Amino acid sequence: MPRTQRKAVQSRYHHGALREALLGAGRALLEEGGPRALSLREIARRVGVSAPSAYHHFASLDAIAIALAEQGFTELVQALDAATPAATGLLTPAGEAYIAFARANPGLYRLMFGDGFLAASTASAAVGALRKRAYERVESNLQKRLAATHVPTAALFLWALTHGLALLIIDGQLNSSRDPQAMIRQVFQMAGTGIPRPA
Amino acid sequence: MPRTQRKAVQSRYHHGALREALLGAGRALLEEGGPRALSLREIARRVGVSAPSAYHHFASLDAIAIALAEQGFTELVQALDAATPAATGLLTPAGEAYIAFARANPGLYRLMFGDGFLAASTASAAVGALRKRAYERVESNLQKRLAATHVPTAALFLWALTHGLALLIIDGQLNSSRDPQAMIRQVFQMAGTGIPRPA
DNA sequence: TGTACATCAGTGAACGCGCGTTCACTGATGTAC
DNA sequence: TGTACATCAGTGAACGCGCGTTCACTGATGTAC
Repeated sequence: MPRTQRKAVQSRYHHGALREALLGAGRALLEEGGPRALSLREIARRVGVSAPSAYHHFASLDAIAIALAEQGFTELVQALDAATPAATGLLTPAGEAYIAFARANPGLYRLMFGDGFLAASTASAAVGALRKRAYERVESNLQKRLAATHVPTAALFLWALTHGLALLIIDGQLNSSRDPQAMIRQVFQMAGTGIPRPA
Repeated sequence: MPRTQRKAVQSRYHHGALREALLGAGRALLEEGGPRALSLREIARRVGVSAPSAYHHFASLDAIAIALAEQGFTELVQALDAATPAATGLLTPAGEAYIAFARANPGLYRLMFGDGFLAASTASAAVGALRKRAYERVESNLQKRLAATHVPTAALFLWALTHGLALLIIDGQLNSSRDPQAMIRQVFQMAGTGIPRPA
């Protein structure tokens, strides 16, 4: 038992999974204070490690932001894939999954779209590729259902609607007296029918 | 002439319109580097004035951000009013005016919606009221055309679509090979018709 | 018309702070023999 | 199985920086008499 104990203490010097721990702390920071609050020193502090140790895993704070954005897009794509109903071809589930992701990770979602760290959304080819992949999920879904000429407009239309709705909700700008889940569903329904014509 | 000259030099000590000058520099900064680049010292530097002088006009940097957001919402509401065609009842012109504003002032637009300076979008009652006014422009326009039950959903639908589209464009995430103006118009048209049904 | 004075809008110097990053180091790990 | 050593992942101290803000001040303005 003293042996095990000593081993546990020793193993604290070499963290073992510092990279993951740093990213985890970064995400927590992101959710608590938004992209602006992301700080290398604070991340290290939270993990209980000296600041320079981060440089064994990331070249800079920007690199951390980029890694976080990558993580975010990867998870978003997964969530979209999981929600996409090959059978029905309905779009609403994917839209709701998208918004659920944004609501669960508002700070990360903002980072992914360039809030604060422009570098994270712009400079990284990996992030660009992942964002493209997310977008293609939407397009390929539409391709099954629509004439080819309509696809590009419909994809942009859907993406803008979903992105905007996600941000408005994250920002707390939804009329809070109403059930958000119901509002979201109604909005997506209206995407299918269009704004009702005046009789 | 020497008299005038002296006077001109003297008048440089008392700036005369420092508040406006500071806001102007703030906006320039916003457009160059985004909300993150907003800095009291840099603003003062650009105006050619010492940093503490700003405190005769604003209580803090946050107060400057708030004032800028207020300015932005005021201008946005004006742009919407100007574009709203009482006659036709068409929605597209207002949507296009909204997006034109965001494209012309991307940094300011981001600030208005909480990017970077949460205080500017959240803490100020004036900003909240202005944002509400902008939203009511949309709603009142719809009220003329729609059954009352549809208005709240349609308003949120339109706002989310427009907000999302504006941000995607600002972020440069539009497929750049296409004419943006045409894309915008098509997307707004689809808001009226809905996504085409599969034959 | 001229002068005294309160008021206001600027100034320079200084504060403490937290940041990202670099440096020379040391402790732990794993591999070759 | 034990030892030498290269490699890797951590450390503390220090760097320079720019920031927001406070302070005691001074120069300019406008008003009362």
